[in-house]
Amino acid sequence: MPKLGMEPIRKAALVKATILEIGRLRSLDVTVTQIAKRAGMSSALAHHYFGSKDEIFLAAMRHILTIYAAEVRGALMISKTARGRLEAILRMSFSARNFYGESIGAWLNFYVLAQTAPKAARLLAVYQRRLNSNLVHALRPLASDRATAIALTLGALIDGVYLREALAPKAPDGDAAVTMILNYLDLELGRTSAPMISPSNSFGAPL
Amino acid sequence: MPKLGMEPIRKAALVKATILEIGRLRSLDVTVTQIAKRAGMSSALAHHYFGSKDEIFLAAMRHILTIYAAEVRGALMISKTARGRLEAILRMSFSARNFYGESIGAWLNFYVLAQTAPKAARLLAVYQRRLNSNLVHALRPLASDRATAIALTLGALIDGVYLREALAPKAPDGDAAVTMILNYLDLELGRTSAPMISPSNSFGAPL
Amino acid sequence: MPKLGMEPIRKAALVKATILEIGRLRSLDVTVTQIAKRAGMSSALAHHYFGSKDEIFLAAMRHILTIYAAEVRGALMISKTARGRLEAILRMSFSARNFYGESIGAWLNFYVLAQTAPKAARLLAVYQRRLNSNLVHALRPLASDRATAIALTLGALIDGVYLREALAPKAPDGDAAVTMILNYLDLELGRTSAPMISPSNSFGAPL
Amino acid sequence: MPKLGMEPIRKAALVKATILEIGRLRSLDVTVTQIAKRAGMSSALAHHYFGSKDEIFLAAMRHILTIYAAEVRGALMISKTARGRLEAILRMSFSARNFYGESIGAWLNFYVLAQTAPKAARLLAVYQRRLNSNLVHALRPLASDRATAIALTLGALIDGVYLREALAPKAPDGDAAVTMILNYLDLELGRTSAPMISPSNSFGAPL
DNA sequence: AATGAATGAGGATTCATTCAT
DNA sequence: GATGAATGAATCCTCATTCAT
Repeated sequence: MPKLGMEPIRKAALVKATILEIGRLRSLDVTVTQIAKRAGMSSALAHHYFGSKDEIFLAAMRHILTIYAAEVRGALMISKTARGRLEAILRMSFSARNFYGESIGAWLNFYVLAQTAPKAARLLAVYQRRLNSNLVHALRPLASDRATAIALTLGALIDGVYLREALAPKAPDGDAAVTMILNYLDLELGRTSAPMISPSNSFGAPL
Repeated sequence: MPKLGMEPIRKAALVKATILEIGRLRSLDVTVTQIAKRAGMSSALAHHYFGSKDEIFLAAMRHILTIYAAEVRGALMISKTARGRLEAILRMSFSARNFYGESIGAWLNFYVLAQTAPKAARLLAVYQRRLNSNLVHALRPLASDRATAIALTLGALIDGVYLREALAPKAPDGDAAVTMILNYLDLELGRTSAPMISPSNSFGAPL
Repeated sequence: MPKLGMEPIRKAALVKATILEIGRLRSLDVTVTQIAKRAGMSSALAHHYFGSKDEIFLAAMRHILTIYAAEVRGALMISKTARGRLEAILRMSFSARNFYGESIGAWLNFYVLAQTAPKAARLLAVYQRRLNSNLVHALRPLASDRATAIALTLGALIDGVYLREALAPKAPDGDAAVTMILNYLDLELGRTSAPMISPSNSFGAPL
Repeated sequence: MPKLGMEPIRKAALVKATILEIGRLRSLDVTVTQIAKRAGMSSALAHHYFGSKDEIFLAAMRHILTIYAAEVRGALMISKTARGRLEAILRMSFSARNFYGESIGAWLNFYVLAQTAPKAARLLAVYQRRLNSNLVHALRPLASDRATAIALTLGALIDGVYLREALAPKAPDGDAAVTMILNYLDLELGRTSAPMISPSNSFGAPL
């Protein structure tokens, strides 16, 4: 009955299950047994493939980041104008991370993980730098001298909006998020911005 | 050593120790024993005074939020102009929460706690609403029709910048944070903003 | 403020509280703190007066047994006929132990205590022997040669009925209990017994 | 050592160990660790199989009651006469419960457990009702109108005698117990009973 | 390849008991 | 006389991890 080439299948199932469980419980307090059960195998097998719980978490985080990066890259290729590229990055930031539905809940918890696990922190840093440079590149033609500063603000804004989406009891609204951030962007670029529709039931308070 | 009136002293020590330990470990995985030891007592005594670990966490969170709210309130009283009030809120958001040094590390973890613990979520919601109304009130005279929308963006920006401060390996720089957000504010209010100095070693990537 | 002669008052309050709490919880898992609180004092004071939890339990048990014995003795003095004395013993067995209301619940638990604590066992044995001799004495004039055997059965019957009363969810019914046992007694003594009224909702199953 | 199909073996070992330990200590204050150690495994494994201490207790109680019921049922099948059936029930009540030797000590403690734990109480009630109906059925042909009343007294007598056996320091004497109860039964049924031999060292005192 | 079996280490919580005031 | 303060020792329970099959 032993099948060949099960390793990638099992690993993928575990990664997916990890994201789902963390998202569902909205906490890193997920047991290996829970993850394995959801992935349809024993916890012993999970250890067999990953060696430790930390490695499972790391793989799950890596997976989320990889997909995110891939989607941003894809969107950038299509967009031809500078502003189109910026919009693409924004849009991906609020859609790509939902590929599993619950992954929005997993994201914040990976941030927490990055606080403690150096490997996770390094992983995060790589992607953060890469995406920052994406923003700067896209901004350069539009606001050469202020590109860095605007990129910084844009990044913070994305994080902040995303954080609120992750914590709000209501269903996430990606479009509203993008509209809000584009409003800021256009302000910086000197365009007249379309009046923003403020979503109801949103907290406007600081973190 | 037993004296009278130790309860408030012990409780305060435990709250302080909780914030310090969460900040130090950058994780909610802090044991009662660790907290109690840092507070200079046995874990049994910690339970005696708080009843459960959850209550200890809650008390610590309540403490941070109370101090934060108090400082904002204080700053608002002094400021006479609308813009001064906005600036005060921003400034407090990046200074008050550091009163213990490590409290910046505890903050994000309390956010995680709020995802799971209803009591913590309620606590957070109260403060978020209160501060959002502060922002809206201050904005009303300056941009009556867009006050709500701007408050929303400001709130997200504060959260985002704070999140990055909490996660960055470098020492937090409150002034730079405030400057960045004021730049956005002045843009919205139609003023010319002073060119912002971009802090080094900052990630500009989305969450 | 220190009052004189508090010792007997405090001790009595603790004994009473112990019986009430054991009866209320229907278990020996009563904490000294619970007992002390119900007795209106600190647990430290309870220890001061009794030295240990075991001693508190013992004192409570001693108290119940003392009252029981006293009531039986009193009833025996009044009754002039042999059968009257037997009936008195029975009646006391189902009324005296209720002096506190909840004491019926404490009784079974003291039996359990007697299984473990030698002092408690000795206490119990003394009273059991004394009361057995009461039964035998009362029976001697009525059934000289079978007095011992009948006393044995009577004792077991009393215990059994009492046990069921203690465990039944319904309110204890002392009269029915006495009637049932008198029925047996009269059978042994050759009298015609009055038809017994069978209480509803009673289990007739063995222990 | 790990083999397949250990679960029933481990569970049985734990149930047996529970009865032995409760019997040995004559108290419900048995730790899971003690039980597990006597069953030859870690306390973690005990929890793995039963989930909680309560479930372990319940399983042990269920086991005793199941065996008891089975033995009574078996004995009833063999007996052809009504009186034979009654005698069988009595005899089983004083032998079946000794299958493990110490189980007699566990029995009383399960009664205490039933005072507090609803599940245990329900368990007990089921068996009590079932056995009461056994008694009534067997009595009907012999004393139709008084069957219920006699069953009640018989039940109480069984409980009482059993309780004394459980508490007495001497070795339990099942034959004497049965003889004593049969004496009552024959009295009720109008037979002449053989003179009973009174066991030495027995308390004839009420509970 | 896969898993049931098994456990050591640790964590929250409780409680009898002691002590200084 | 009285108590708040304080703790060590236990207890139940969980979980990542290992191992034999």
